[in-house]
Amino acid sequence: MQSDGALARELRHHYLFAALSDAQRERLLASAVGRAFAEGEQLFGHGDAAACFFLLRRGCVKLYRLSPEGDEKIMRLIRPSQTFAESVLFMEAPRYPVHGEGVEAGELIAFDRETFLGILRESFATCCAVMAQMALRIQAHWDEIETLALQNSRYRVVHYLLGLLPPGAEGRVTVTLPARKMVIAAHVAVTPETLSRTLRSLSDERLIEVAGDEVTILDVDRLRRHMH
Amino acid sequence: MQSDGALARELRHHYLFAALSDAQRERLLASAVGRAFAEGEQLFGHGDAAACFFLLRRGCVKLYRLSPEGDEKIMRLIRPSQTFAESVLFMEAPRYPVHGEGVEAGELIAFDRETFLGILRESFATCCAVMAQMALRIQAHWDEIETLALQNSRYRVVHYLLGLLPPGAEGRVTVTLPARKMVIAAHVAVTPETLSRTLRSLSDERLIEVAGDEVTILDVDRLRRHMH
DNA sequence: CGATCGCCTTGATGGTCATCAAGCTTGCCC
DNA sequence: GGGCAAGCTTGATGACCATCAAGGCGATCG
Repeated sequence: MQSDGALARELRHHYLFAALSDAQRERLLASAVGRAFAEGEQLFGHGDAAACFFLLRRGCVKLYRLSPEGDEKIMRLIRPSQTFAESVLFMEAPRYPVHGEGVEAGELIAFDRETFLGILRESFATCCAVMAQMALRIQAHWDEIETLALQNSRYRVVHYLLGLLPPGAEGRVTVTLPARKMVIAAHVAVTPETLSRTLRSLSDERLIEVAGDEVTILDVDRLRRHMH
Repeated sequence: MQSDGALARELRHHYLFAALSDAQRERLLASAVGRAFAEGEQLFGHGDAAACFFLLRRGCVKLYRLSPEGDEKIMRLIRPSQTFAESVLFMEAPRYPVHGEGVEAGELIAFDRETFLGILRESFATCCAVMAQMALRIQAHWDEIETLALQNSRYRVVHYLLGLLPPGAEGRVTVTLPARKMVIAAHVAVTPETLSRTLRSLSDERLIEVAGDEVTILDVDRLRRHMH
């Protein structure tokens, strides 16, 4: 990848790469590939051999799985400056465990797995960053498994809305849905119809107001309590 | 913890500790605590401050969460020689993300978090083992999330049964359920009634035979294909 | 041996949410 | 502007599974 000053600076402030020396960052960038992608463009398929992990710079990517019937469940929606597919770093036979596809055109960096593993060997601090990252991911998974197993669709939608809030938000707050409603629905594991109905019933109860992809939470605390 | 030759040998063959030097293993064991527990005994609660991670030597432990209504979802069933709660190693403010409770009386080792982190710093190979372990766990989570989101209860039960098989099993195989059926039900996120009915209907279709906690899969391939 | 207690099974009922099928709104292009 | 397509909404219906309730079965204990 061409040396790009802006990118190098970006990496220096990314928690995953912050602990690297300039030489290591150089080495990593030399083995990395930049790539633009379009909306709807497939980045990799579930089961494809994996030689890279990624950093999203612009746009939006969905990681998802398909049921045999073709139903889609979005596992993660990636936003700029997030990394994804790190776990292929540590697989014996690295294969992507999900499909990856652009939801909104953008640009990403593909880092070479082997190169990064070599760097990890030299940087315990970066090892720690990776492990901390994976630990966070595991936490998030448990939350999601709990939500899917124990809660109904209304709860999942409310939970999702609350998850969009900036930390510490209170009172009346407006959030923007990060993607089309169909995409959100596939993320919270309901049909678009059910999502629509749930938002309507929350509106009817004067808990939220919906205008396109802008959702206003009228009272954060009240919504938190209203989960059941 | 008292030096215990058998335990030291056990650790040497455990993938997570295999790469340690004798001195490191000594150090780790010196900071570890053995603990026996009874069926139904609480080991730690969701949200408790966490200073240890664990290796199960005998018995069975469930990691679970509770909904506000008291419904239980078992996230993992731990069996001897498995480690658990490793992810607390890397949290800033370490707290157990689930409840832990004995399902079958047994014995475990609690390793000191700080000591192990110190050892990780010295052993890149062990870092790799930990990261590989976490990557596997993440994989398993994806599978579970997919199953919960996209599949019905029948599929989940079949999937669970197939997961009990030794790798490469074919034709007619008998497996033993690793816990009471109520526990299995909480694991696959159905009620005991539904589990019972599902097993019955699988029996009626001559896909399996059930006798107490022994389940005979009459034809592994046929069961795989019959998921829908 | 009969009584009791858990666990599991079986049956009847209802709620939740997916599905199917129209309409509606919005943006886009000729 | 008219026409179309895509996404969203709304309504009617039904499948799936939880719930409630009762009965069976095995283990333990006096």
